[in-house]
Amino acid sequence: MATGTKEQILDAAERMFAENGIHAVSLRTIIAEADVNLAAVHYHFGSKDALVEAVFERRVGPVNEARLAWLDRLEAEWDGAPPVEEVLRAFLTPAIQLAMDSERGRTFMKTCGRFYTEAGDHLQPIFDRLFRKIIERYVAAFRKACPDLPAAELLWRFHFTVGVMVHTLLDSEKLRRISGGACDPSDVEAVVERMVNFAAAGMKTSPATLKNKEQAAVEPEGIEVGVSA
Amino acid sequence: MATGTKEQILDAAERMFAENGIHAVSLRTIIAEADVNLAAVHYHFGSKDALVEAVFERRVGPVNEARLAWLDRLEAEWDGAPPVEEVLRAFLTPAIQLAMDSERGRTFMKTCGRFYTEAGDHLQPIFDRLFRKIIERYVAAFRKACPDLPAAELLWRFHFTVGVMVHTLLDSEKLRRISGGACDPSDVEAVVERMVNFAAAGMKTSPATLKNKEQAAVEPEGIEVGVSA
DNA sequence: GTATGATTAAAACGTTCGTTTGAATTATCC
DNA sequence: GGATAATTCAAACGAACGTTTTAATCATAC
Repeated sequence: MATGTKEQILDAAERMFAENGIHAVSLRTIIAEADVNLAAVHYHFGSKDALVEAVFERRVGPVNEARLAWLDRLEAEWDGAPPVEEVLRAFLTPAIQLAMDSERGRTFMKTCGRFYTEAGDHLQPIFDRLFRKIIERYVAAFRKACPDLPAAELLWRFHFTVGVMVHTLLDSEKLRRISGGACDPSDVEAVVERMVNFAAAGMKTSPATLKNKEQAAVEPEGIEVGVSA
Repeated sequence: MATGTKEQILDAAERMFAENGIHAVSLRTIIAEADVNLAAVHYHFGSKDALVEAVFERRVGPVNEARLAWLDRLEAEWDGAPPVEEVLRAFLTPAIQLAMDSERGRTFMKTCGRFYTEAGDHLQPIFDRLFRKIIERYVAAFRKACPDLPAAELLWRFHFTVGVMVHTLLDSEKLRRISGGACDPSDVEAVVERMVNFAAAGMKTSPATLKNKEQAAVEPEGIEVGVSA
């Protein structure tokens, strides 16, 4: 893979971020892994922060486009209201599938999990920009698939589903170790089906009857799905 | 809380770790927040790594003891085989409850999520030591609660449940923002019930029949994630 | 009061960080 | 083939890092 310097840096950074986290990896570690000069990072990207953004956007863009295209196809096929399992599959598969095709993809999905958990400071606006549309479209799709669910409950369950996904992307090697190899995170198709199965059941179950909390007072319409602050 | 220097350092570190991640926070930031001398950290803890461990263990210990005690009570009450909802509640509540009682607890749960996701390098053995028993006991309990589930499937679902928990602990403020305030992560009792509800449904659903994929309604088209421009 | 141990204070240690510089090298075009 | 831009290189920058050192302070015993 004798690509250009820029791609070598992106690849190396992606790999190191996945293994050690973003803040823990120095530019010198990256350029040593990429076998390029230190100044090349600033020449091609401008700063470390800009490199982090570039690593993120290079792969998240296509994944989210695939998610949207898949949802388009689903809504065309199901008259605008595909069942929750299909919506879940459309949401989860592009991310997990990226992890299947190549070692490089698998690496990035861990990096993506890092972004998701470490994106406290300056990555937040970038994150919002990249995911705003995804959230809008998929929340709407889930709402149609689960019309009886209070809006807040639906958002919570979507949030839980994201948790299932992120944790699976980030930490499934731990599961392999705990299970003594019985759970194989690399069989991505099976993993997706397990996740769809699990999350769909959680999505479809009737809301918990909270004893004396009047939580059901949330009307299904009052939720604004504005992402940016 | 005009406690001793040691606790001041632990408190400040916990707070900063939660906000910015572990690797991103320097000792000088911590001691400035704690209003103590820099050398006090090494005097009381020995190193930054040791401080990180101390922050972690101070609160994880009691949480996991509460989990085990709760499970003991459950098994005594249900003749050794409590239903899955009860097991989930026992597993989730001590962690989430810590987040309810105080701002300090809420802060730590974010820190705990940081540990869980950033614990790649040297925290791994500590993590294993602290959670080994929890995993053993709870996997056994889930197994009794879901006797028809294949062992690997059960582990996957436990893994998913942990993902729901970790993501909720780490990132629920994002949900509050997205929902425009309709989802309130500080109402911990309601959050736990939602999580129990969601995860129990996922735990109890029948395993997915991994059918041949040509039955799938929509064929996924390959996602282009090429690296070369 | 003084001696002794525990704790805090201030300063500096060497290292590594992200970044910048300016020359050397390579590619591109007329 | 020489001019010009693009890229790479080695070296250094100041700042911040974790850590160590040495002295000053505090508490508590005799």
